[in-house]
Amino acid sequence: MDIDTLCLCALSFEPATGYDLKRRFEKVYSYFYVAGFGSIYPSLARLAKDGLVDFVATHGPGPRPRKEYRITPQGTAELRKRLATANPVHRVHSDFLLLMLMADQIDPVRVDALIDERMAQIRAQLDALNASRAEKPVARPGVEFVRDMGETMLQAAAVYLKTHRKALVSALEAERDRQTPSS
Amino acid sequence: MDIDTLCLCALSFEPATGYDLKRRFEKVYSYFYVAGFGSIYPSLARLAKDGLVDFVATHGPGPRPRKEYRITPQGTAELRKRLATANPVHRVHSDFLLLMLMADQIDPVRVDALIDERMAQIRAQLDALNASRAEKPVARPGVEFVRDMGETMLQAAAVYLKTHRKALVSALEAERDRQTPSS
DNA sequence: TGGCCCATGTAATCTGTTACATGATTGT
DNA sequence: ACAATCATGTAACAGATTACATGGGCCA
Repeated sequence: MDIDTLCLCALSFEPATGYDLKRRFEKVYSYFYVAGFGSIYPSLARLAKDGLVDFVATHGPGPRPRKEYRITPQGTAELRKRLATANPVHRVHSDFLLLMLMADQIDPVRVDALIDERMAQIRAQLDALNASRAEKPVARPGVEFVRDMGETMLQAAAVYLKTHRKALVSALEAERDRQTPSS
Repeated sequence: MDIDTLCLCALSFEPATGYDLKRRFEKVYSYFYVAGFGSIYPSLARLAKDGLVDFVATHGPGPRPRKEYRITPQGTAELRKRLATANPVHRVHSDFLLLMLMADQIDPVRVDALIDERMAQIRAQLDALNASRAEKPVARPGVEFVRDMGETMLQAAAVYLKTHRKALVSALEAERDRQTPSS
């Protein structure tokens, strides 16, 4: 599933500018997808060229017109077709876990700080999720399913980190002391 | 954190061929990292060129020599340096969740099958994790921490899917019946 | 008046994936 | 005899990230 399909999915909920999409991705979608401007704008241009979306241009701020994109009937049909054949790849790419795996090669103080940072990210994502829940309700069952699953997973991660961080850092400090006894 | 660093991490545990690394990544690392041959072999060649790893070549099967790679002292030093500065990016990239988000645009039967498939993947990863636990214990605390966190997260996902799938599929079927009543 | 938010877009670069090519050994 | 596993590598391609370029409106 490429960015084009992702944009099509997002536009199937409601019209948006490229800028809007970026921020929407940061809210509801941030748990399982990321995309920057450098991907979104070329994607919207491709989709418009293929007639899967169209747009109304107004003269917003800045030198170029503000373009509000909408999905077209062809776009909806094409989206359905893609959703019917896509395969459900799911992958986690975590430098955080790789760092934790290598924790004994890192300063214990930094390991502790890394866990703090990760927990802050998790909290931020949970806040974004709850914020999107407070917005006008969407009558499509997938939204709630995905949102709740995201919340479940994020909370599980938070609980794990909270209850296991001490044991990890203690073990690292004990090992360090064994190698360079301070007394 | 690029593939080079990932290979360096893996080789810090024990020497391996490129082929070994691929399979090791599929075991313990599969929850948070993936890498194919097309990435691993060029990576090992680069690392060897920079003196961060070396290898002993034997004439294994196939036309080319079998190369067992080891991390060098320079490699260990470089790895520590990279671990000391890397930032803990963590991202999930899930077509599965995107498909679930769009569930109302997909045949309910397929939605059900997609969840089955995802649960099978989760079970396979849990099995791989448990298999790696049964192997000779590693005296580095990060390994247990990461393995247990992976297990926790995978189990949370499995439980969520098991308990919420019915509600999603029922809602989809109800909606479909509302639009095209069969009686 | 300085910085942030809105808003769009391009170009260079980086990185990884896929497909291909090769071929011996081991198990059924 | 056939398939699977072991084992290494290259080349073409696809995809995304980063940096750059532009500039009005709003708030402190």
